[in-house]
Amino acid sequence: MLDIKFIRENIQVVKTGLERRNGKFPDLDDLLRQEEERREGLQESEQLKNKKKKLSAEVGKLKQQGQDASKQMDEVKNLNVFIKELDEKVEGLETIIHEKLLGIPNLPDENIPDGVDESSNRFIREWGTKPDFTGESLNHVELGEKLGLIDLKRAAKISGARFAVYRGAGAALLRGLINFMVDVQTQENGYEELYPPFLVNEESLLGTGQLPKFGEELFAMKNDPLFLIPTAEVPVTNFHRDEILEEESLPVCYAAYTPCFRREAGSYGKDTQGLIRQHQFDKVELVKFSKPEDSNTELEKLVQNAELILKKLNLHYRVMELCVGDLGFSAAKTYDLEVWLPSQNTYREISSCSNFIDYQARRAKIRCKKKTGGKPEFVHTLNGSGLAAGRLFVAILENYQNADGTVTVPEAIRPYLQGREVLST
RNA sequence: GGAGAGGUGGCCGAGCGGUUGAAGGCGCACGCUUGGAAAGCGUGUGUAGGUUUACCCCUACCGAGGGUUCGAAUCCCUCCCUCUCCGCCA
Repeated sequence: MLDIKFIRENIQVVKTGLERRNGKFPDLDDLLRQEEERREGLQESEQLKNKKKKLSAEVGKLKQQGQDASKQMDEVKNLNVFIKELDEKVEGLETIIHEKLLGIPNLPDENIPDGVDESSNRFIREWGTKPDFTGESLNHVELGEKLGLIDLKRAAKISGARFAVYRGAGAALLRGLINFMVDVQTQENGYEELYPPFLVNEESLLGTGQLPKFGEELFAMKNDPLFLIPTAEVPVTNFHRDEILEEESLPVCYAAYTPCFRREAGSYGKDTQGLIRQHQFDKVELVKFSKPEDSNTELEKLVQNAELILKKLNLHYRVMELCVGDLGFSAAKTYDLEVWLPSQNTYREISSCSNFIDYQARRAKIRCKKKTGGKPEFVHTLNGSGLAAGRLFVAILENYQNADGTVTVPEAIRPYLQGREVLST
């Protein structure tokens, strides 16, 4: 959420920033008019409250002395009518203003490219090379089903479209990948592991920005006000909601494995085949809380932390900087990691690493106390996938397939599969 | 799910309906003291909003939301959370 004070004082900056994004947002001039009205009402009400307080104290004194205080009492009663009226007006305006603020996305970082979709994303770097398949190569569904690693048909029977059953060595590989990723991030990159709840309340989803605007993407519980998490970002960022952190403790870095649940409401017909787009998938998420002045450096580190997984698995990938049109609602700047998928002859997103600056922190009230004193200020929050396990599974099958239809297990994963080197029938 | 107890500042812990934003303690910061440290002494130390160049000042906040009252941390109602016991359960 943007700071209303900031909007007031930098209206042109905000307007310019929002114009870069496509979409409809609340009218800012209206918003500022309402804010002005709110402050006027507030001041008036506070003045009356001050008067009331003084009168009530007088009543107390007079009564102690056994004197008549009915005049003061009547006066306060009278004041209360006006105060109530003003407070109701102010409260109403506050609600409207708050709701509007929740509907305004973050301002994009000044330096990210303009553009309406991914075609304007900026190439940053790439690593590794595309595998060279002389013969015909198979896609991950063909490989996975042939080798008995996944069962999509039975998953559809159990749950419906966009679900998968991993079985046998496939299940072990998925589990191994998750453990591998958590181990690398905790042991080599210094993250603390968190294992959070997979169901969260509404406040948490408001804090990270999924609600109120994107409720249709969430699976909701029928009998309880809870939602399945669409990403570990939600429980992990909200871990410190309503808290004031010590400046010396920053950056605070967490890695969390969770399954993620998404309704994929806006993606009918997209990626319907295979494991690419599922209602349930597994992901190791990296979350950072940083000092404001360090967040851009921390974003670069975060991307590298995620890249390390792909390097260790020797998978070809590229790093893209998202243009404004491709940028998420709460993010100011985002890098995507895209892994090479031979079957689609293209790169597919396997990680998205974002700096939200103070946008989520303001919503979720996550601050830090400055060592030099002064008011606590909002921290910057960042997160990124490190990585999405399902898509990583896909990338391994397709990039590590052999001419005979078997799949070589990447060396880094072998310890997690009892030393197994090849997946075959 | 049933019964009971409780939720007060970074932490512990007082608090009769009337200058209580809140005693006391711990912690922390600064100063004095010391060769240095500890101890001791002194001072300071919540958050948000409004106003202000700044200081000041004002308003709100004692789990959340309502109510009673001239006046509520203190009384009443609803909800949330924690703990104990019982039930159920992996």
